[in-house]
Amino acid sequence: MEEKKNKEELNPMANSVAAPFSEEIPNMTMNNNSFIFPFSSTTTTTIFDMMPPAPSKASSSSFDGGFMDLLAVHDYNPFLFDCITTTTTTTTTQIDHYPLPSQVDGSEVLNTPASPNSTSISSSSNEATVVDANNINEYHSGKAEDEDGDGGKGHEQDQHRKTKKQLKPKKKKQKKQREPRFAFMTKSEVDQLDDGYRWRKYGQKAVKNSPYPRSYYRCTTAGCGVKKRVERSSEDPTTVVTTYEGQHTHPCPATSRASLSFMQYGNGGSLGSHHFMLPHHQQQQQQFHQAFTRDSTTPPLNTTSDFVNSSSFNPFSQDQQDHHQSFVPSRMTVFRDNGLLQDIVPTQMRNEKNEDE
DNA sequence: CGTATTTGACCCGCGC
DNA sequence: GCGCGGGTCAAATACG
Repeated sequence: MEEKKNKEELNPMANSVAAPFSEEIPNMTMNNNSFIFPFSSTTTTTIFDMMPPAPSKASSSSFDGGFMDLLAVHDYNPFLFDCITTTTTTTTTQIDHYPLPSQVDGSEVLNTPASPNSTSISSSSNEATVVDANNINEYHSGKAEDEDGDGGKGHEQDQHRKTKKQLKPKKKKQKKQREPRFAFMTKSEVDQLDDGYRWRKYGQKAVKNSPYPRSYYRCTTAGCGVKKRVERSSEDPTTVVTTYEGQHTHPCPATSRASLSFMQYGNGGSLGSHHFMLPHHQQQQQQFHQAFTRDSTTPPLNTTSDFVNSSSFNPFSQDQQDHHQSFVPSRMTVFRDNGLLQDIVPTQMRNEKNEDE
């Protein structure tokens, strides 16, 4: 019980900040098949293997069910790119109809230990796996994942449940069509990154080969089926892997002003893939976008704007702290009341920009 | 008292 | 078919 609070509300300030991601990453460089995003002098995000890697079953087993199972790039939802932020590192990737993590075999990507504070991701058209550069502990977990003793509520509940389930068997789901998934890694001491939406936790499972549990959240907005999973890297406890699934069917509850400002700044309404546009970086941004979407003509998903609406960018997001920790934008922009985009680019870029002016 | 979280059981897909 | 493991359910519990 007491752990309860400790668990995820450690340090509200520990969080990072999302750097505007989509195609507007300034100074992004492309190097073979990886991208490097110099968010700041201390932050480098690298994304590897934009092309589907050759399937490699053997290697995937090493990470069998490891924390970053998924990542397959498809029609990614740019919204996440927009939000990823961290003080040190963030990696993003989109996942699509993924296989169960332990069964990923279509592709996988190994993280290349480029530098201590860089992370890599890889993906493939169908499936992908993101793996941390670090080794993975042999963490043995038995079948009953949730063995963190509680033992409190035992049998009575059982009976209830059994009865209930017997009476009301679940509908036979036909192959569950998975929503597109999108994951990213964040260096953060808190598990729950505040992305502006409100989430309700509906489950937690122990993760194979990891001492850290995986938490399951669902968007609390009625009718919105977006889910997200949050887990901490077993090797690098400072890294949190967040996986989003689905698209929000509603605007972000946390913001409205911020989103408006984006809209004004951007292309006037459909944020689509044009938020945070920095004219002199357009080209690079475009490259980036293309790399991730594999089809730059794909219309942006609703979520994009939703996410932009969200508070990952929202400097006003403190009002959300009653539920989850907020990002603490340290080197990223801030939207002012007047709706102007103040500073979306990394400090580095800002300086550069200032010099221009 | 309403809402969010916890947590063991259940469901289901997959590999063997 | 069985076991494993990921994902989900939902009653109990905690919290504001």
